[in-house]
Amino acid sequence: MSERMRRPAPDNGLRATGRTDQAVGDRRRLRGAESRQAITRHAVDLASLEGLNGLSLGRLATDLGISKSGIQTLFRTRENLHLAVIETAERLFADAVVLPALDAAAGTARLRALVEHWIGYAEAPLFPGGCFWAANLADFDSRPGPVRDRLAHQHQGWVALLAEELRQAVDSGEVADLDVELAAFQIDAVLMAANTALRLGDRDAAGKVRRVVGELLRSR
Amino acid sequence: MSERMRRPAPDNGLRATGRTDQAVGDRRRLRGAESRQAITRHAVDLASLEGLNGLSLGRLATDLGISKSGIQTLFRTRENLHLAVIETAERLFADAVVLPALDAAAGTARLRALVEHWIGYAEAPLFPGGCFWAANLADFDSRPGPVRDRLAHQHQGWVALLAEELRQAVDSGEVADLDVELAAFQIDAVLMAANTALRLGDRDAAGKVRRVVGELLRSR
DNA sequence: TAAAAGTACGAACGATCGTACGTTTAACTC
DNA sequence: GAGTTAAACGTACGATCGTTCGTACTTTTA
Repeated sequence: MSERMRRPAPDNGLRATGRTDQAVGDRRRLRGAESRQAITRHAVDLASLEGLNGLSLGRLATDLGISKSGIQTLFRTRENLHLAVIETAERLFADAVVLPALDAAAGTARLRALVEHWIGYAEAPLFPGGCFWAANLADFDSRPGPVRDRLAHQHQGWVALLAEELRQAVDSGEVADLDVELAAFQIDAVLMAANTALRLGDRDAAGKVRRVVGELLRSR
Repeated sequence: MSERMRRPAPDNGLRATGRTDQAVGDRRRLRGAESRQAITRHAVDLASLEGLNGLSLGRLATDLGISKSGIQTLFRTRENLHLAVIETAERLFADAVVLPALDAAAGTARLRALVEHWIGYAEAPLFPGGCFWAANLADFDSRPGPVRDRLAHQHQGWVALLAEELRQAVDSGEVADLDVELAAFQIDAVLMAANTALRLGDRDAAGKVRRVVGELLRSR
């Protein structure tokens, strides 16, 4: 598909780690992997706007100028597509928010970097509908299944990362002792709320995030 | 419709203010108003689970044992149904969370009461899918239109209420001076995050809320 | 009493949904 | 070179979607 696609894959940067997945020697599978990536990359945008549930094979096919059954060949079922889209979103999120923050020293510096990159990610927006996770966690949190599990797993990992940096900050004495789990929960909550506020036109959402985080990291 | 409905309206308490709307003398319109209420009451449950977008006239009709076109008669369009469902959700939320908290004295007492009733509302759950607003604000925050406007308006009112009680608490010296707008934003953020956490099985979500609010209201 | 208004229904519409199936073409394996 | 595998397509399916329309019935209005 990828070579024939009338709209041959946007290539909007961020290709990042450049995963080629299995069977790198086989040019058929490689072509398939590229097609999958092009499809999921666009699907992430749609899903941040309309949610994973708002995705439809027909819409995706029309947007990309390919056939609906071509998508079906690559993902078999709708749920498989959802899981692949989540995987791509995880990679984009890691590349845009997590990886760049690893340059900063562990502790408060990295935590502030994470928050700043998150703000950029939610404001830019890399995803036109705002935070992919905020849009879809709320959709799927009441629908048991592998999609919810994957979303929950990513979210849990993100909060754990925040907690880890907080723990580092406490251990090194950068901030006074605090409940790192609770503080991580708070920061994540404020980020999610800021994403919503941004969608609704609040121009000061980023400022609110910075004030809350600043307050939490204040050595007291 | 209401008199003929095979499943004649669940009547699960909370009828509350018992609105009869317009033309109380006209028994035709009264019948319509009752049918509208029965329909929106059930739709609120569905929408807290699947989102307003997950609502379908066919599903609603089947669940309630009425005809699809009967619903169409009463709401004309799907968007009108959405707006009516939001109105019902507002009433249910007010009756379950806001009104009972008005018994408490303005300030920290009322704020704690609001939070406790909110926890009960999210845990019970009055709405099987959890917080109606959390589920739908995330869905519609990127889709301009009257539905988003109504959801945003309700949310704004809720945060303003929190801020009002905080202001009262500050003015009366119950708590040290703080940024009431920011604190209200924070509390709302934590409540929304707790709702998600509850859906994902976190047994300590309520505890986290209480600890954060307790910290904020700590006179320092 | 006749006309008008409102509720509720059944039937049908065009559209779109996810999926299944068979075919064609390219690439790899034996 | 023969056979297999994978991508991509076109077609078709059953289901459901929101909406339109005509009709029956009840209640209010004139």
